[in-house]
Amino acid sequence: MVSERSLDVLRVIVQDYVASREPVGSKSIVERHAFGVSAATIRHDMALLEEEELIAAPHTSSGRIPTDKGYRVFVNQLADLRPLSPVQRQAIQTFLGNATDLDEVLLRTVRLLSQLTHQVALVQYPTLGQSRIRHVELVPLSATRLLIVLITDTGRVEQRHVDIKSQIDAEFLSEVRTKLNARLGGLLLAHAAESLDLVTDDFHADHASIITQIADSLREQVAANRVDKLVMAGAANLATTPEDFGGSIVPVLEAIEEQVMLLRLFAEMEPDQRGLATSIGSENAAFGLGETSVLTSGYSSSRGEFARVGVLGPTRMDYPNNMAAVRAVARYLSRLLGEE
Amino acid sequence: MVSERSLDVLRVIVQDYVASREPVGSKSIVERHAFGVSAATIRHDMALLEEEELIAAPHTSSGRIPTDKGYRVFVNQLADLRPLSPVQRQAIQTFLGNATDLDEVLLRTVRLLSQLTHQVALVQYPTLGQSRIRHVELVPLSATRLLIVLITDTGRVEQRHVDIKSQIDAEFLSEVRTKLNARLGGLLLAHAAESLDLVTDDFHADHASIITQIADSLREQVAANRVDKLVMAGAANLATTPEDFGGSIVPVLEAIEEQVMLLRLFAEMEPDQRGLATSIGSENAAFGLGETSVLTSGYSSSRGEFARVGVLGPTRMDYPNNMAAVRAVARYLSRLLGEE
DNA sequence: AATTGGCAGTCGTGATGTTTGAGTGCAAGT
DNA sequence: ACTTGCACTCAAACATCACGACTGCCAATT
Repeated sequence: MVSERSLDVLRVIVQDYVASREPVGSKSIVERHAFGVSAATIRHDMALLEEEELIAAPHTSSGRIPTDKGYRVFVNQLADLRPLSPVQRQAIQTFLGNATDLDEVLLRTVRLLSQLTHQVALVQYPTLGQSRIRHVELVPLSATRLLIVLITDTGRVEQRHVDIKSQIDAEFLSEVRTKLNARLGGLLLAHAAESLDLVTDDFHADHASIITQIADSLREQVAANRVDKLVMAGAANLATTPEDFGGSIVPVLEAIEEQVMLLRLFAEMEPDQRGLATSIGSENAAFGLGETSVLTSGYSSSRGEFARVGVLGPTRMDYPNNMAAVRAVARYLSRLLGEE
Repeated sequence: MVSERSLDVLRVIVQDYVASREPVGSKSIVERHAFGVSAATIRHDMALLEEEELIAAPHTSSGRIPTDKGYRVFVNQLADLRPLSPVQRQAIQTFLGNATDLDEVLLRTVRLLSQLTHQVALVQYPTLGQSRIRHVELVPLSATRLLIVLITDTGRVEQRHVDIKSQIDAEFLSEVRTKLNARLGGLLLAHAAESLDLVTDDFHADHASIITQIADSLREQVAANRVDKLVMAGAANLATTPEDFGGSIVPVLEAIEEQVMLLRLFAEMEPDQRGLATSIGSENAAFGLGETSVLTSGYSSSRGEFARVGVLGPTRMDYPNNMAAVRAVARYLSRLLGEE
């Protein structure tokens, strides 16, 4: 069991190490913080913390640095997040105001968050579960090539090309468009698949092949809406401290670019009582992100669409500040999208 | 004036330096290449090259490395690009086949190109100059918020939110949609602005404010289509050789993320007789990319849409290989988009 | 029982000096 | 025009050493 003071010692070790990137020794602790005890006592507490594997010494006779487990305890202990400075709040307001569409809102969000935290910022596009189909548009691109555009009432636009085996007749296409919209308009995406089955019946059997091709493509688009998408900004921040990533940021950059890994990680992260989910260092090892931490918070729009926004950076990061920033941005984002 | 052999010496210096990342000396040149002369003779030629500022010595008594000017001469001299290996050609085919829409084609293109070259790959979305308006869709997002979607017959989809000052009536909206499409359908983007002026006349003066808001937004969307967009892949490749960027890849990552700089650079690059445009090292200094080189080639779709595809990497890169890859990918891309 | 001061011991860091070898430039020889 | 021989330079690699920041432990103190 670790004493109360030992946890305080852990806290200052994390703080000082994050600030200085140098192993912190007992002497510098008593110098910089008013513990009211001598260095030897701190050393005793440090021995306890080392026993618990919350801190470790890079080599004999050096200061200590927090282990991943130590960071975890530190983060969990972190009860009250200091709110953002007025300047920062102001920045959120001015930065995210008057954006022209969802794409732009999310783009500005990540840029802002990466500036606030000096880390890589990530935001996930909201899922479309509760959206309804607003309009389906068919655009012939060539004699045998068709563009299918799906517009939802939440303002999402999905598009897809499809190669049609036979020639496409403009008039016929117009008929298909009309009937498709009659069938699908107003439907929840979740229910669209069933109605698509009926569409084939509306047409003469001659055209069955074309219709099923179009219907299949639409089915895929509806399904693809569940596949999430990420926007990202601030990759340059990784390169400012490559030492924090075991010397090479290559795997991290690769993981970010791949996106699939990150989406899986997002899906697995469980928010705590503050609505923030944290994943620290080796907890991400399965994703090739062994020396990085990820902080996320959920946000939601008025439709109950739900998605995540967060930051990714070295395990050695300023957790209190970054957690506060992620939470503030997530809240503002919810409000902004909720209004619409 | 530099002799014929001197240029050969320059060529092997570039080759060996790119391969080994070490200054190359006269001795290693005669060892590795069959020049049929002694090291001292090579030294003499190297002295000439140094006079011309094509190569430089990092310090007294060390081998030489090419200057930016040296790379430039090397690249210009490079007459015939060795075609890609069959394996690489095959990779292009299988990688770019059956993509579902423009977004995906371009995404796959950059991924492929970054794999072929081990550099950052970039591709610019085609401009829409010759496209015609296919359909305009208006989607109410809330009582006062509207989504405007613009679809062109080349398959591009542009969207934008707009806040309407007054309440929006569904029926009225439907009327606007119909009239807008009647006015704009089939029009070249370039001519859309004029016709938009006439749209206001179609409606009762009561609605003038709403109509002008919608018209203004559409005008912006048409104009925004000229603003280009970039897709990128392979940023991790930068991090594999940070030494090549004066120690820090931060400015490069920032420039890539910013995109505006790159688009300006793209715009200024002049293709040579091979259809390839090259910008080497200090030639990019104005863009904050002093130690990087950019290779691009134009590509075009059937509509005469034109854009660029290319790679960006350290000045010390494998020019012959990368130039061949960029050219091959650009050609394939033109063919792929031309077919559609 | 908790805390403290003292002290020996460990080990990374940085300063200093030395050697080694790759590479140059030049001048005289072929 | 090219080559050989030679003196010279300089970065990199290595070894040595003194320094100082720590720790761990123990006996003394409160």
